[in-house]
Amino acid sequence: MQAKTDLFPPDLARLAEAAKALGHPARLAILQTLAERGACVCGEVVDELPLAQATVSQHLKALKAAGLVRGEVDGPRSCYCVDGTALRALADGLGGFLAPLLDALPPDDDADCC
Amino acid sequence: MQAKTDLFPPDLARLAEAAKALGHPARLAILQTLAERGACVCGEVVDELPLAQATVSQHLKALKAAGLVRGEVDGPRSCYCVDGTALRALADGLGGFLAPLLDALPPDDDADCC
DNA sequence: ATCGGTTATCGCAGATGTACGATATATTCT
DNA sequence: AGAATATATCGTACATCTGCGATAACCGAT
Repeated sequence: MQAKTDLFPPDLARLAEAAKALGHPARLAILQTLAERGACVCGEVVDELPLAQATVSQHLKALKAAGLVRGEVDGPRSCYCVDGTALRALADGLGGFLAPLLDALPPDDDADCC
Repeated sequence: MQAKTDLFPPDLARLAEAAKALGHPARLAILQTLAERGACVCGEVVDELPLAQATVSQHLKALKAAGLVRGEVDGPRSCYCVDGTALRALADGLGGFLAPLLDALPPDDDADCC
């Protein structure tokens, strides 16, 4: 199927894209690891995860494609780090999406809907 | 492939699951529609989206499986509404995940990482 | 130039997601 | 009962994701 993502408002499409990047525990773990280590570590990420090197590389590629992570070639090894700006933008985007929804909801009850 | 989601901390797995539910523009649009209409509308969601009825029903099912939406059968039509508690929990979960990452980052610069 | 270590990419396989038409189901109305 | 409407599910087709081994590409050191 062709991705019908262009039939939706571009902001929704973008947000969905970013959410999809968070949609796998390995990628969440990668982000945590990169952030914990202060800056960018390379293949140590592989050691942190219960996945093969090839698989981790793919997840890193996905995060890079989503813009959440930047990678630089540093000699024989590669160097990844969280893109703070992008991560902040993502947090803002999610907040900007979710907050109005929560506001629009009945303030107190969560019991019945109909 | 078996989903290796059980090789990761359960909180990461749960958050990834929720993020995946937001990982499609149609589902974001559905959430918006349901929230806008105050409470629960049924097949009006189908009219709002550029998708076939069967496809919308599937997305609704996915949102229901993720716990973000509740559905009740109301006579000949079905009635969906956003689960405010679950949505708040999701917002908190995302915030709780992203905030520490942002804190751990170098506060100002977003230039280089290595 | 070659070796050794690190990372990216390829190719494959199985699973899951996306979308739709067709069909089943359920409920109201006549 | 039967028709009409609304929704869910089934079956299908294709796309994408996930994971891994194997291999290529790259770079520093010997």
